[in-house]
Amino acid sequence: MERGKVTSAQVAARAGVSQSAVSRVFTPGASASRKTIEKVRLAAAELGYRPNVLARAMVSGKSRIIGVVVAYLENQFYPLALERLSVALQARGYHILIFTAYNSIGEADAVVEEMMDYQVDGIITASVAISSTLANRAKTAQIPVVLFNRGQNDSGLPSVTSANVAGGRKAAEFLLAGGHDRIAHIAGWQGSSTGRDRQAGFLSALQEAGVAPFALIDGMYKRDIAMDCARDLIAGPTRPDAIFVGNDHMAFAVMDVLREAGLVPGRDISVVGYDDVPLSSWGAYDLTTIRQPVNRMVDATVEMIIDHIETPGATPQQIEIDSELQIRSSARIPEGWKK
Amino acid sequence: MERGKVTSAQVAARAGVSQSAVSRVFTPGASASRKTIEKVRLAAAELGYRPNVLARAMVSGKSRIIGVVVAYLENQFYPLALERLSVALQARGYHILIFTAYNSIGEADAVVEEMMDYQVDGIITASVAISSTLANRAKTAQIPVVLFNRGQNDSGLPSVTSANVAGGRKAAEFLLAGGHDRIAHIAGWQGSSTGRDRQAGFLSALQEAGVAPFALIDGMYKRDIAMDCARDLIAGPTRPDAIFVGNDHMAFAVMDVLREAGLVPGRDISVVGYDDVPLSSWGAYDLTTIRQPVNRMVDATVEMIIDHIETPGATPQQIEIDSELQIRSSARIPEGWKK
DNA sequence: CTGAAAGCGCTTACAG
DNA sequence: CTGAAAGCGCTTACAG
Repeated sequence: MERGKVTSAQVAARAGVSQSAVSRVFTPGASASRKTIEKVRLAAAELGYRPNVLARAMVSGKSRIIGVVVAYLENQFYPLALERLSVALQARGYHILIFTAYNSIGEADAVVEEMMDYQVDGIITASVAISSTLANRAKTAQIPVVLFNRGQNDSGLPSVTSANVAGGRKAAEFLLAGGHDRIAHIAGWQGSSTGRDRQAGFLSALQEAGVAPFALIDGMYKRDIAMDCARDLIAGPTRPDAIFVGNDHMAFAVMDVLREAGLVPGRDISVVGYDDVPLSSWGAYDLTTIRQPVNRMVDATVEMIIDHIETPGATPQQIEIDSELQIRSSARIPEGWKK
Repeated sequence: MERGKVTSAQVAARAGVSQSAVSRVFTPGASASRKTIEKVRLAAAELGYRPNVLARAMVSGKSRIIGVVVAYLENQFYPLALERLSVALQARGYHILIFTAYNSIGEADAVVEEMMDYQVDGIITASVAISSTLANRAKTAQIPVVLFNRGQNDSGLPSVTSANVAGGRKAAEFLLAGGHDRIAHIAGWQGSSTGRDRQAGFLSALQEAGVAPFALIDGMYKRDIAMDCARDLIAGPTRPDAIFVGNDHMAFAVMDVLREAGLVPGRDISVVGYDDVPLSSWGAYDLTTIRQPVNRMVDATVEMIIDHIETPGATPQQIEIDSELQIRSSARIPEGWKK
């Protein structure tokens, strides 16, 4: 029946109408008579015709493709976010062109440029920063950029994050309330806004309580680095009685190290993470953590990017989604606090 | 400097050459004089010109986009595969358009059709099956399809899987060698080739040993179903002394249930999984499992799809990558077997 | 090597 | 409502 690509012209010929008529039948909102619609639909079905999205994109200037830059897929938070992003965007008729990039801004920039080559309608960067130069290029090219789970204050770029400073504070307050006084922090990567903000919140709460941090180390969001940090922490003559870890992914590593050393998290040393990925609630870890509501963050991101696509003038916002403490058993529960 | 999109015509005007000359400078392999190249590169740089990939795709018929269908991103195996897939494809100048689909074939079909609308050069379906009708449409449209981690014998579609039957056998042989004789199987989804093959291998090894399976249940690759299965298994008057679980994702659930019931995996009940995702090696689980080498599977997939894209006539192959036993502590280690 | 021209498959004013 | 025509931004024979 169909050999190779079927075009609107072929459908037009078969239906006995003009090519423009075929186009109109497949263009939502365009006008066509009942009779034309019928003839065209029939011919299209017989031929197996479907409009070429790329051709449509060329003339309309809308590709309905959103570029998404990802990294850190080993941290369960991101695949989850990606999945929901994809589902939410698909539901609105957009699709995701994925690019992977790692830490360096240079790489992220290159990747974003490539995305622009594909005429994406918008760009979402998950946990990745781009240079202000490139942010400007995107702006002049009229391609909205939204940062997911990363802020970039200077850039004025729209972003969606959780309330990281407040979250860091909550972790500290919880640990303080639990009577800990040797609280270490294995921080999230200090080159990222999330890592810095969580640490800042944590430190300020400690300071207000007049407690000095037991130790402060950058765990870089990496499992093996976090393990090294944890080993160092428990090797010394005095140990911390609690560790606030910059994200769950590293907190699991810390708990593994503690247990290997015969220490029981929640009894011997309290561990608090950040993210509340599904694994945190699984029996093996049962991690107390600060929840980043991935659903709400994704929804806000989708809404924001579509908003910017549809109304080009829209003012960029930096949205912060509330983060809340999720109490489990990896850290001592203060009197009167409920699980 | 640049306002909106810069086109090759603008670059041509500035460089004082024809539009075709500009195109040639940006087309690898096309001929242009040294002088032309210089003038064009300069003008392009000044204007911030980059070729419109979509326009190129229209005329060349090559979009350099590969459509990837994913599901089950909660199973760590897939984000990992996706990441490597993306990196490998990016390195070869391709990019990934992601579509999410869940179990129903109808949905997968719809998604694959949408991909074809985007004129993708090829399609990779990860852990998802499509109808033979659609497979045929893809074939007539000359769009190669490769199944990743799923076979579909009847379809004759190219596929890359691990040696699931052999893997299932290995799990059984290991458990048998360990002296277990009440071996249960919480199987992978029986609607999938992986689930069926692993079970088939497992059963055949048991049968050869003259051992009847203690129980056989479809865990559907779902965490909560696996938990229910595990609870049922340990609730009865006699318990299994080993459980082979259809994938690691479910095996973690099983281990969580066992521990909650005060049972120690590897001592009271042996647990063997399938996949060897990173989490399996983490201290909290230390799961004995059958390794699916994701790197090699991805490499084979990439090679295969590119092969089919570049040489349209290529004969479809079903590649099976060896799977091997990874011994850890979640299951009793038979005398003389090494970790 | 280089330019003029056709064409990829569509959408969208423009007349009728 | 409908068709003829222009045009989206490129690549690629075709002459020169």
